Amino acid sequence: MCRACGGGMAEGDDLRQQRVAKLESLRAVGIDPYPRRYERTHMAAEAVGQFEQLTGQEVRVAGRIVGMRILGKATFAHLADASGRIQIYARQDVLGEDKYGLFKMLDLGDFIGATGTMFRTKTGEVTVEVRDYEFLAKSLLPLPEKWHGLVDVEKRYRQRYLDLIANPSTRRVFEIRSGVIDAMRRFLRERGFVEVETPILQPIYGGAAARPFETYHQALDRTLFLRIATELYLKRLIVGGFEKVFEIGKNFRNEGISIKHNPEFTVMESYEAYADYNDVMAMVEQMIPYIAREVLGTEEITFQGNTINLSPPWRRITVSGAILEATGIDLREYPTQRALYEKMADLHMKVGPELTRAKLIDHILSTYIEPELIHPTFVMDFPVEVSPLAKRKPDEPDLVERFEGYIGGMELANAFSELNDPIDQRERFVKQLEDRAAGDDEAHVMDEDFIIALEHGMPPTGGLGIGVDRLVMILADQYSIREVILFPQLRTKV
RNA sequence: GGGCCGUUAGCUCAGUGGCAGAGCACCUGACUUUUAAUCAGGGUGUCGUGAGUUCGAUCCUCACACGGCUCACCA
Repeated sequence: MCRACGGGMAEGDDLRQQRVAKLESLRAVGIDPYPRRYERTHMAAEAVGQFEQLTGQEVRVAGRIVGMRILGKATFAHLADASGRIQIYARQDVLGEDKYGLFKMLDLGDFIGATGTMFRTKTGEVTVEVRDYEFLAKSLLPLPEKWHGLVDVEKRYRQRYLDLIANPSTRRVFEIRSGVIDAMRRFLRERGFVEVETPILQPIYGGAAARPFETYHQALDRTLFLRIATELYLKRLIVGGFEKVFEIGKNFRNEGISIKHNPEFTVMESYEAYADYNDVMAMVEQMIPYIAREVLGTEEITFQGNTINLSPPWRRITVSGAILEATGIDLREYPTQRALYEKMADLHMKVGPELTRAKLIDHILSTYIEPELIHPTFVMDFPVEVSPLAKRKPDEPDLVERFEGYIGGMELANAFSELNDPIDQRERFVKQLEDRAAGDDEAHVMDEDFIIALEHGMPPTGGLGIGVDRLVMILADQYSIREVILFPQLRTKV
């Protein structure tokens, strides 16, 4: 039942057989259906755009046949290349009976190269009148239908190439994605950040609260983990004297798949010495509008029906302020886990009594506040228990200098003044180990090597992580993360 | 992992406890300026898979697979 691999009773077998027969008849008359190269003079869009200068001149274009209208001894076809489409016109009296006969046998999906002169048809379309043409690649399987395109979501993801052929909007999304990463890199490099690469295979995973993927190295006979974050390696580089570093790459988390989560996802993390989280906030509210301007030409975007202005300054609220505003709960009046839990139970919030106070706060945030954060907002000052890598606020040691950046109800950025006190860091890890022992299998693990790095001294540092996939969702106005990942994770078909 | 919904031709979709349907695609024929070309003909199918109920199942029941949404968790 495997189709693309060409076995037995394949889908469209009859259609495929017809095309294989055409392929064989091409070979029978000495034509190579899969030649090496083709030299073109113009892309489709160029040729159409430069028609005035090119009228009557000969051009060479190449592409996939996406439409054919055979009118007896003359045929119109549309050729698609990466730039767009161009119409070509073939006539029997120009090509001769044999070559024209083969032209009529072309199938939708075949690639050809055509040489001919530019003219305008009587309905006004710029067209190449074919003097000669070459087969460039025969296609054996039919393309999706031309009116409705390809709709079946599963097929769109599993056979993304069909989606890209049939739905121009899909290609646009991934052009935006490429532009976003390009602009982000340019922004950081212009500010003196150095791009680095750190290990994906790690003996100890860290930098986030998440379950890792586990793998095994034969020669070393040891378990390795796919990274869940780049954080701890990048901070080692700050210890080593790099003052501004960043990395763009995949993280891997062994968690459920949802509209906002893919097990592998792209993150940009940056670290800047001598900066704190206020400096990082200022950078984020410059960077995101910069990217939007570079890629979309505007700082005002539409996301799921909302018009969102990305220009600075962004709204800044504290965790406690946001909770007071959204739920009326003043955290200062409920300083203990028990008090807060009882208040939340009174308000009919669905939480269990076993959650820590920090997790209760987290629940209020994610349930009542985050979905409302449509316009760019920094939520600041988180409980220390959920932020084991962030520096405490000097006046409120139960809180840390940390912020999350939200747009469109989604967390896009997470940043803090990095904890550089190795003794405090060790205590935080120990606390995480206690949480782990108590059943929290996403708690951080101890990283002695990282603490040794900190003990050699790390300057004050502002760190940042940005979910690149989600940023692309916002800028390309896509509802699901699968729409911005070319090959999203799906269950394997047997 | 739980709940709900879905899976019918290459694609997009209708439909029924009693011979399986449409549009496009495809095949045959006509056609030398078409544009979703047109005209005349042709249905190309394991109705997701496997059991069960039934005289008879694509339809009803159960299990499974895959997908979507949603809940939980995270970025």
